Amino acid sequence: MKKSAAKTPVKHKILDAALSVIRSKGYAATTLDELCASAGVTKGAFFHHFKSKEDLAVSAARHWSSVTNEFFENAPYRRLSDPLERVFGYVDFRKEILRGKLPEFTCLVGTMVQEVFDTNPSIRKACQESIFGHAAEVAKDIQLAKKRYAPDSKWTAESLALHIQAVIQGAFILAKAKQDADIAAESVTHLRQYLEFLFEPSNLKKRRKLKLTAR
Amino acid sequence: MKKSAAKTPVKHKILDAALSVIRSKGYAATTLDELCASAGVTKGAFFHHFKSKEDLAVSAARHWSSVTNEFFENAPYRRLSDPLERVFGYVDFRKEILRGKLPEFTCLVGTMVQEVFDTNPSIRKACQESIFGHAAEVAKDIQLAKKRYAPDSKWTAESLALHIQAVIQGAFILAKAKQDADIAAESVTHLRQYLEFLFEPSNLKKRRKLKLTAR
DNA sequence: GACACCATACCAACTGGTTGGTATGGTTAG
DNA sequence: CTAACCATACCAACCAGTTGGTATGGTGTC
Repeated sequence: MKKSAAKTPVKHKILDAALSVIRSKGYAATTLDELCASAGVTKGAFFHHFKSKEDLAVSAARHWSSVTNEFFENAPYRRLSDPLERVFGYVDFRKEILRGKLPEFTCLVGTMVQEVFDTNPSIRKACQESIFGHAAEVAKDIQLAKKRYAPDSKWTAESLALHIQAVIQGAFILAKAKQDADIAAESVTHLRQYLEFLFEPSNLKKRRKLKLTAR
Repeated sequence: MKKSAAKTPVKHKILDAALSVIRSKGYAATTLDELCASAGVTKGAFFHHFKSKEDLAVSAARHWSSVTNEFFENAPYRRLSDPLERVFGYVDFRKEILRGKLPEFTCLVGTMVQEVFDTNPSIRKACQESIFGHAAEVAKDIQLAKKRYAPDSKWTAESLALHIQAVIQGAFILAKAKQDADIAAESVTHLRQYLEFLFEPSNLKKRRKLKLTAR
């Protein structure tokens, strides 16, 4: 019948399985046998698409980037017209998605980079590009918001965007340690408070509740 | 001449080696052979003192707690008499110690918990106790500072102390990804700014430069 | 004080299972 | 036919943990 519809390509299945397995067990503890089993694929298929475990990790990090990019691009807050509202929308959205089991909402590259930063340069670099690439996207809105609402502030949009990522990554660690997503949400709440201070130091009550103004 | 001086006990050497090796390679990727070599100890000696690799990890987490507790208890900022100054002193101190190579200043338990949170309950718990125990110490000063300077604020000392830990842990991740300690320092600077807002929203310029008032 | 006795500390070689990776052969689409 | 794709069987290196044994020092007994 149809040519390329219906069945997920094997490579894609392996990458999706990698996101899930590595996020729960870590990179080093993930065995290729288990990964292949989880993807419903044989080892021969795996090594047809990836030349090594390291190659898989690099590909998984890039796959993670494209999955998350698409996820955030299509998130509802993206429709807001005001850049500052998009910034707050982003933070609120990050808080909202802290639901379900931990490996489902924590960050692949944040997990992996802790294991490999000192031992595997190529994976480390892929993780760096993923984290900093995402931060750069957030920084765009922050930059616009800053220009409009806090043009004289000393902090840079890049630095604030990275701080936001740091809080989120750190919140994941607390959540993993306590096995509790709520502790992560609390940290994001503090982060939001900080943003409110930065953008509206004198009049922060007003901006507390932002609404989605669709379109 | 003296009886028990001079030589470090083997168990202690293994634990110290564990702090260093695990922080650079992660828990799963650390082999006992390598660990023993790094400690200058044989495998037999290792298994005399620890019943398994897991047992080592739990002991290492506790060892980490006592090492860091002592480290922060003796830090200069602890001598400040005002609790709020100790809080800022703590944050500034955390920024100051971001020096040297990454495995030398990053957190053992923050690294380990990412690998084991979903697969090894006993190590996870030991990491939790280490992180949350440290946060509880910081929370004491925050609580005192809050009572004195911001008694009507809605946030709790515990929640703020945990947020501080989240920022620091997240900053480590960014630093590892970029292989650059400065990026972590920038995040801690944002954190400090947040604390200034929380404790002195209207008059933040004044408190910018705190000095050590010895004794 | 000398000897038997024993516990703790440590060592080097070994083992059985696991792991990342390979060799080879079959199947399907163009 | 050819080349991409995938399955099965297999391997050498590696790893956590074991084994059997030695070194050292403390304690009780006579």
